Amino acid sequence: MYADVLIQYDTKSLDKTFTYHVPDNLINELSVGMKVCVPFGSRNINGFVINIKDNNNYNGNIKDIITIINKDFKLNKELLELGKYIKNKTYSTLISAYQTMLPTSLKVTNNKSDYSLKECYISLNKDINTINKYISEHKNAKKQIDILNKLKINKLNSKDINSSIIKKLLDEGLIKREYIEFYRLNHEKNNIYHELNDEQNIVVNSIDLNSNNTYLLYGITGSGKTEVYMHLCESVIKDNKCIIMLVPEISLTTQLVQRFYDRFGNDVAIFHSELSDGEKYDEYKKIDKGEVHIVVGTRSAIFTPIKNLGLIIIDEEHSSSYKQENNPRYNAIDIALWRCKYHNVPLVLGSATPSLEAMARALKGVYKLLTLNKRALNASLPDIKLIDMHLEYQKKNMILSEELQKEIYNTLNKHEQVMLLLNRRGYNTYITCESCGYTYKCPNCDITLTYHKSNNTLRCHYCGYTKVFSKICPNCHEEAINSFGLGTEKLESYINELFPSARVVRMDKDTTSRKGSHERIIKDIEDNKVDIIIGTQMISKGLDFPKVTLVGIINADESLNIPDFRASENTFDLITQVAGRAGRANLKGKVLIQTFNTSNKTLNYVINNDYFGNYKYEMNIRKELKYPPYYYLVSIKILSKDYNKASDEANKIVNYLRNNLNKETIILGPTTAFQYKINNIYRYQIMIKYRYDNNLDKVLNDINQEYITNKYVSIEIDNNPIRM
DNA sequence: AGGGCTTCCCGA
DNA sequence: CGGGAAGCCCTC
Repeated sequence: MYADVLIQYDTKSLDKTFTYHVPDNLINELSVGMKVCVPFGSRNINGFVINIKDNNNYNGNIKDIITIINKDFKLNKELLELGKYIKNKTYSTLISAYQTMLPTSLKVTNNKSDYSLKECYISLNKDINTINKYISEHKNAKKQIDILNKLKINKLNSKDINSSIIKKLLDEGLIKREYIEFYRLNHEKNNIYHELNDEQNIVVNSIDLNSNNTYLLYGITGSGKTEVYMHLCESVIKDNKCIIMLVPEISLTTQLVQRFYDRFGNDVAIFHSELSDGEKYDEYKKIDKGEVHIVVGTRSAIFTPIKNLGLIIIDEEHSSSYKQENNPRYNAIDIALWRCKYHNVPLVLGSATPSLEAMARALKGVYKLLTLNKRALNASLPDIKLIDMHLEYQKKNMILSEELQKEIYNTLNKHEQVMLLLNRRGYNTYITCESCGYTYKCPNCDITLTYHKSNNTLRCHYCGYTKVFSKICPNCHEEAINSFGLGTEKLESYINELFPSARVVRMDKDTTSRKGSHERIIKDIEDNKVDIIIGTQMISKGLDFPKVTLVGIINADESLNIPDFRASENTFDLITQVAGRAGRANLKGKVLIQTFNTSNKTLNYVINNDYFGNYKYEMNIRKELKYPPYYYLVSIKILSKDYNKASDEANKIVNYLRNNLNKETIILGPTTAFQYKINNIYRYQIMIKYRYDNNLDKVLNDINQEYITNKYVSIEIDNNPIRM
């Protein structure tokens, strides 16, 4: 018997299988999908068994498989298939597709197979008469007797018991030790249940759980989408089927996850990057063994091997976090569509601000559109207003407008909460010399460095390059380096000055990077220990604080001016979502948006809560400029340490594309990429826009193939990129 | 990826 | 001629 093995090296030139002989001692154990150790060249490495066959067609020296690494887990048939789909869709290697599908504990390179945690229990080792005899003969040993009596009923966790007593009883041979596996994460069920309103009921009843339909649930902020999801889960579970539900970032959706625990308790597994390897191992095991019906998690949870799938839900469908930004560059929504088709089950995409792509498909009837127009608690949507910062600058209000200051003051007086959005991090965003105009830039990445007050350094947000800050300009040697721009840290200290008695909390990557810190902040807000919440876009999603009645957007232009064709769409989403944090319960909410651009169309659609107005406006632009959803995009990046080689190859590729793709297909570039130099590697970019192109797949595969052997230049293909 | 084999270049 | 660096190719 022979096995085709896909080895661990993620290199385009090794993106194929190697045939090994299966030794007699493994014949009965080995099956497709298992992780094995094999000799390769002069060393031993790991790989996955992709195929088992009786005959071998390789006429060279065939080696034996050495051993199976983990007998308890294998890639099942569905995941093996799915890997091939990812490879084809993203032009990645097959091994990298499998690797991203698996948690660290199961990755091909990992030789450790058991992450399970065990606790020591003690139980009786002698018959009841012997025990009773001992008890009657040792009446003074009260503690021993107490333990023995308890052990008659149940085994006990040894960590709760004095170790000298355990030792004594063990020495007497009366008890024995036993190690029992336990899961790191467990959750109480609180049986909290809400009835649905009419609108929610209609939505739930419109979803055909026996179909392969894709539904787009467009529900305004606060309309109770989560409750709809939970009711759907209940119906699916009644059928003894299972659910995968994706959320954009688990730390942004702590409250949602909590609601699932409250309702479903240990029937839920969670899966996201903040879990430790051991926790992930446990959760994966629960899923793989069929011990849970629901998986709630981030992007990578779409790959969990849930049995008997009945439904996939993707919340905040428009979120860019569903697209992986490194190889393989897959989109979790594509994976969900694939898996739903595989199992013949429905997919529900939910959002308060559906992506143009999803809404366009819904309006064309490819997806089925479902709508929630009312806020669930009958709360009204907040009043939204634009504030012209030109006028404020003349009054020297550089950060907060007069009106926003006044409103913050009023809100604090009413003992309600304020949320301020500033989509930047760091103390000052950029630092410049007031004498000569010099700005610090990263020597590797050519981007402006950000000042971090906490350790007085300048840092590159791309490669992590760090440099100690100095006020003396390295260019003109004047002591004139000064801050520009505004970050969350600076806003925080400004607010502290202005409202000294207010309790302020900052929520951004820096204050929430530690495990559990996010949950603590949320708890403090819920417990009314906070008056003002300052945050980046991480405060925009999913949070539900009834006492937040004022939301301020400090600088809306920041987000509008990001050089990306989706900047307006993203701004609409972001501001609508943050605005949706205000007045979710019985208190009326108010939203103030500070901008230098009061006539901006997108902002005006935001203040009128006009999703479809913005949709039509934005769609016209996309049509005009041939962007998605009218055209598909592919980006090809050409990378080289040698600037000229990158440029030459980029031009060659463009010529090849022009000669081999449809005439209607548009090829843009080559240009230097937006970040043209990262870690001393130059990056060129080519953009392909197409509607239908039968040749595209073959052409891209050919180009991919061509650069396998080129050691000066490598390429990266991104199918449907979301950031350029 | 990484080891081994070939080739190429230069010097005491 | 020889040794070290650089290039090339193979791994079941």
